[in-house]
Amino acid sequence: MSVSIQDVADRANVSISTVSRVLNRRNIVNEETRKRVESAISDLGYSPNVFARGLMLRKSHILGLVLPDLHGEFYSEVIRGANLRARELGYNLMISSVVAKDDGSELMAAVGDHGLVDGLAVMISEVNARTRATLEKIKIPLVVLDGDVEGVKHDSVVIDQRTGVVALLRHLIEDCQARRIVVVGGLETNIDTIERLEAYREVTDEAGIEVAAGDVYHLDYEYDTAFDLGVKKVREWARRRAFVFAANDEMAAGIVDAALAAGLSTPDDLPVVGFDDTRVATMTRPRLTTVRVPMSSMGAAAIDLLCQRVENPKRPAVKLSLETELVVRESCGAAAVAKS
Amino acid sequence: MSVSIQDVADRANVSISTVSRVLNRRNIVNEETRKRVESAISDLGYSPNVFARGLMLRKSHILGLVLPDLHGEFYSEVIRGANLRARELGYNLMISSVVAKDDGSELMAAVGDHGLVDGLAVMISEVNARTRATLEKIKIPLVVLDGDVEGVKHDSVVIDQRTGVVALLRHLIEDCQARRIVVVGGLETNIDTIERLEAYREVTDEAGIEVAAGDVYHLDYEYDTAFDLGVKKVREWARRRAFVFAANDEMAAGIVDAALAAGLSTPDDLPVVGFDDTRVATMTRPRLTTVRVPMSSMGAAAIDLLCQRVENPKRPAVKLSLETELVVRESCGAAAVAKS
DNA sequence: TACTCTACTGAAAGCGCTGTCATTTCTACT
DNA sequence: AGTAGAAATGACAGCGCTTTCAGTAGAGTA
Repeated sequence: MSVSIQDVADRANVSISTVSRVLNRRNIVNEETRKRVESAISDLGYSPNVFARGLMLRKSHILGLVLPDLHGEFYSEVIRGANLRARELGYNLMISSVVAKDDGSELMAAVGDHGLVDGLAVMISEVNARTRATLEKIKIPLVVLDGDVEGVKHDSVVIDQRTGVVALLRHLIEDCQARRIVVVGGLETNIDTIERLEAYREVTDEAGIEVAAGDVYHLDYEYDTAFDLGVKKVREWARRRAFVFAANDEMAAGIVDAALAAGLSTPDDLPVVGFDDTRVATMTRPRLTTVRVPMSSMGAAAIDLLCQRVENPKRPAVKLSLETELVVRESCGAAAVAKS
Repeated sequence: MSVSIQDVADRANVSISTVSRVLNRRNIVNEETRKRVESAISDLGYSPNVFARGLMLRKSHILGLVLPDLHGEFYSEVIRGANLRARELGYNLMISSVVAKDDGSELMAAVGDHGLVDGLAVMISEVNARTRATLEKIKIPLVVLDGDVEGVKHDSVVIDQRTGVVALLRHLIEDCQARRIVVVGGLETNIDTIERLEAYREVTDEAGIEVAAGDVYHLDYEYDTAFDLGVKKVREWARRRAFVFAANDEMAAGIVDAALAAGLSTPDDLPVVGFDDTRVATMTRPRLTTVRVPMSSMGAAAIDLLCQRVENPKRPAVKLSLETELVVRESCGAAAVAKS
């Protein structure tokens, strides 16, 4: 601890101003002096105190990332992408996830308020009045992942789910002759869910596919829950020759396994497709047809936007949309040409 | 931004000292004055500047967590546990993972050096001279996860792998009549791998089980690699009536699938067991017999120890060992009484 | 009345750094 | 020689906070 700029200055026989100049590579410092200072720095193992620096510069080089949860590969990949990019750009990453009952307001306030982080990336699965109010108060650069908060200035990173969902469903209908598609979706209030259901309605309408009242289920993205639902429903679904469109790969895997447990096979008796293209999708047998979501790119993009805005606060708000891609494997019963 | 303690003081008609006293609940401040200050604070939406505070107190209430990688459920669960506990204790978590070629030294130095974090938890899969040198230089509280660095003072959180491995292998030998056990392990230099192999040798010796020269493989914990190895080897293994002991569930899943692809079935033709008890273990068919590792507890425990040491630096070094537990499912061919 | 306590509050000194402005030294030109 | 300008460096004022020390006022005591 506690080797300060003064110590360096003393050892190099210069004033602290000069040391500071060497540190910040600004103004011109005489070649020889600079060398002297630099060797004093490395001799002493000096590194500038972040607090003092932050106090002056109002910059911490820390970025915050707030996620709704940390469970599952999805978030883990977002974090991975964010971490990588942050380090490339010379920033540190502070990660928090919403805990228990809190809807994130408390957390975002805690992280965003006291000036610790230079910018905040938040992923919100559900925008309510409280979260909006909290976000409105945040005065630092803000990037919203996978959502939009009206009335609050922020950049956003969204994934173009619509295209993915449409491609997926069209594939089921056109290439696999699906005439009925059951949806095992996320929570009703979830932004993703809403968006995907819209696309679903659109495609089914367009194709003249009947959607029965009970054809849309709202679960929690967990394998187990989907498995339990599957145990009760797979026979009925199979009887009605339905396809299952699950909102993530884990739930799809749950359905596949439930079918298997019921003596049915995928895709012959019950075709199933997933979403996200996590590793789960290639670990089930048959492997899942799914939609690839660029998870780590989301994290990286969020960090990118954040840095850009930190360095140029004036820039107009940006909305970055990331492509999704249909990945055809065996679980949907199509002649699978695809590899990977 | 920028409502400072002075603004609060002005509004409450007191000096900044008094505001500070109210903030820190120390000394006695007159009841009435305190109320005035408090309402000024909330009127202004004031919250103290972390940098100024950190500069004085030498405390940031930020804890660092350095992981060797972020891929996979293992790390994601560690993070989850750490995040939860950190928030409970009022600390923020800064997470970084080693990137690309770096062995972590660079990162640990970056995080640990400049006094930003109050304490550092690191998970190192491989201790080399460079990492040791880096850790020696770190002057803040240090917790090492799943390893030990001689010569450096630190607390540690380890998992008692030995017990788990022994229980697992004994189960294979005694209850499943294994006479040959092939190991699909992690990298040779990896601490975990070494520890587990020791236990493996011990148990096989004790049971008089023959270990052929080529029976131990060193892979990278990935499903794909294990699958590829499996494709080449499963027939041979099955012919020799071998059991496969994989170092994590993902590789176990890879082997199971490779067997399936070769027309063999688990456990009948090739029993396979995993390690960690991640969700993968319950997603394969058959579900994996494995050893449960308390992943999120590791994260939580690391944070606990860190906080304790931050608050009491004198405390002698502590080594916390977390239990592992054998989880018997169907992949090993035992009469599975177990649930979940 | 004079003095001592107690209870509270304010003034001011930094914490380690950056950035402005002043100062010094040196070179170039009249 | 005298002066202007450029180049290099130093002195110093904060950034927003905590904390020590020094008041001040009122109550209690002799």
